[in-house]
Amino acid sequence: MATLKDIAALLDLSVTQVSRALNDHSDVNEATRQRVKKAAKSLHYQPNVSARKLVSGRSGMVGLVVPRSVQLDHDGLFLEVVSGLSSQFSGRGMQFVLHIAQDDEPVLSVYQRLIGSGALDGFVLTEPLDDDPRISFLAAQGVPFVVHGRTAQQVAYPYFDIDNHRLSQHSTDYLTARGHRRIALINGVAGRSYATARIAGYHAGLRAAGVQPDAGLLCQGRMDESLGLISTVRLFSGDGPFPTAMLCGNILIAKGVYRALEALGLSIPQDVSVIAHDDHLPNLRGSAFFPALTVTKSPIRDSWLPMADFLAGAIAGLPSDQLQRVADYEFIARNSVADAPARQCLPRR
Amino acid sequence: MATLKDIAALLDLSVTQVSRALNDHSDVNEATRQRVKKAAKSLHYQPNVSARKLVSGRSGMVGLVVPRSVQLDHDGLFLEVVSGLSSQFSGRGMQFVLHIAQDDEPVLSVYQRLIGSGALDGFVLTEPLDDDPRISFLAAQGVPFVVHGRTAQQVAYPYFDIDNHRLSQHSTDYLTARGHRRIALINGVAGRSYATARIAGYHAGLRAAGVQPDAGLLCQGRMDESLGLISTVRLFSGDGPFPTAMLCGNILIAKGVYRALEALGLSIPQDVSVIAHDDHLPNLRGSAFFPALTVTKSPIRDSWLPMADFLAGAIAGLPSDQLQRVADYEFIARNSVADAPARQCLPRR
DNA sequence: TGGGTTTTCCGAAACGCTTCGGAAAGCTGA
DNA sequence: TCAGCTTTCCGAAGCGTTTCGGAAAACCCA
Repeated sequence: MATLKDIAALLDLSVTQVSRALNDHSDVNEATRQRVKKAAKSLHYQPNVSARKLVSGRSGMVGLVVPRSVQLDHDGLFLEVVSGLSSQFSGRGMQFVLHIAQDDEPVLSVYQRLIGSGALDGFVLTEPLDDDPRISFLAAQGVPFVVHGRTAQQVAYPYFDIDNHRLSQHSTDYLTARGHRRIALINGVAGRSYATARIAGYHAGLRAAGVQPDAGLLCQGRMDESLGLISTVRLFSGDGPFPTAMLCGNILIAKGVYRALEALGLSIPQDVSVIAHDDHLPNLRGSAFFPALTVTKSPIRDSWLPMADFLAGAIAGLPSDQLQRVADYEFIARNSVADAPARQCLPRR
Repeated sequence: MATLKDIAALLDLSVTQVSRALNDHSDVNEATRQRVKKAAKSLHYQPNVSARKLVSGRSGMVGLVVPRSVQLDHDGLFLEVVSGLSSQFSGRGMQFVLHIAQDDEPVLSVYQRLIGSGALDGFVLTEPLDDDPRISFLAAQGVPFVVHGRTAQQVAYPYFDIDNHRLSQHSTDYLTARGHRRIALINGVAGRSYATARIAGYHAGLRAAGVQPDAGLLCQGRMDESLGLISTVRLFSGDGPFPTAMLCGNILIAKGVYRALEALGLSIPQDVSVIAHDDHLPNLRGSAFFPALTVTKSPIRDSWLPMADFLAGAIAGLPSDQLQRVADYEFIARNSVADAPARQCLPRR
């Protein structure tokens, strides 16, 4: 591989000038800069990241650490995350790298190791917990990172999030305004900050309508089709009273709910109204449901650009408060919601 | 982060000796070595990979490059690959890293870039094509790599593979010995070397039994459940003659085949015999089928250890011919195969 | 006693890059 | 003409590591 020295020798310049020319410093003649860049191209010059890292402290690599144990990818979400981030970072001349952590090593010490060896400049964190030890740890270490989501923790850090509280309350309000009182929430995994925020919004919405939240109407778990399926069956077993509306954490859950309701002989929206949150993943569209699904939509794909910006900013030393955004969502009313039925609908047995 | 210099200063030694002590060189006193190692531990010393890379030419990082476009993971296979490799490499003190390549950049230039910048020491290649340009390219560049599978290309390179030809012929023989003459093969994506090898084995098996291969009995595509489903339906449409046995590229395909045959009112094994190849993925077991599935089994999980060994060996400069293995498989006869039916079985319409 | 060997250590150079602190050359205006 | 400025360049140091080529000290056997 060609080095700066090779270019310098070829052009009879100093290594210094070549470096400065390539990095667009001010004190190099425009003609010289052109000559250097041309020579660099013709020699297929690529800066050696290790050498650069050694002196500048930056390797240009950032990473995502996921424990081996987590069940990735049933809905293509994980792939969306990885490829979206990868794309954004490579557009900034950075390398995005995925690290699978072994289950026998505590995840914090993985971060420790990755930082200590100087391999990575920063991290992307996804699916934060309510009080996430990774956030405390990395913040305490002064390591740059960006979170997809946010927590109530005291430390300031860069994040990108959607307003889970508000959108959850919005959907709840929409239902209570149509007379619904028994509204189920099929939520994500308990303890994730987004799940907690959605519960809070849902409760706020209920109370605003004078409804006392019922813990029996709250279902939690991995947000996949089977959660929707199983939760629905459970909610409609026993003697009732049964829910008249269901709030789903994502489209996949809604899919399970639709299937279960059909199997139970209940119709949407006459018997039961359904709303979901829509991350707008490619092959999961609420509009393709029958009846078409009412959603709060906010494309997860829109996260990766700001996420990459924020992490790059954090690495560059920008203060965290300039690296935070709560994105908007869109409420899309379709056909899966109707007024609450006048009388209790019973599932077929 | 502590450096060698810090340890040297603390112990009143030279940086040289500290380095040699830590790397277990011969010419350092045992007592000194212990002192150094203890000091290193107490200072949380971690060698700086960039500095090491700069002088040694090794970064200790290897990677897998996958184009963003490929449809990963419906059966957990991709995750198995990544986590298996990750585990093996980290056990060797190496970093395994996943790089998602953007679709707008030719994959070879991604390798080029990754090598040129000196970030990665070597690569893992999966799913090779019959004549894979990546193999030619990397071999020509002298970059270390290991292939999961192998091709008929002239260049020598490290690989780990199973004997796809032989196992495919084995299954075919097993069926012809039971009187089957019309045997369908539901194979992987055309052009992949494993798929080609299996076709060859299947043809060899047929010819050994005096059967002329029929292109109409060969189905190709992504090895998922829907391929099995769709292929079966297609094979049993029209006027026949219909196959009496089906060879499936993996368990997922077999699942689709089972579903389709049931829907068509055909019973296994009375009407149609089924054999599959079994990669032994955790939640896809042939024994859980009804009737239990006859398979050629070779756990894909057994690949990662030799793969990592071979790549490490290639980086260390071992000759390729010592870094090649073709693993064994096991033929497990269960209940999904019977003698060919005396007369044609018709699908229900 | 002395030459040779072994053991244990160290200084210096090198990897490729960035950056600090000049410095040469040309220009300005008084 | 000269002080002062701008433009354009360069040498050298340094990032943290490994390794080459000694070298001091201790030990060996004749």
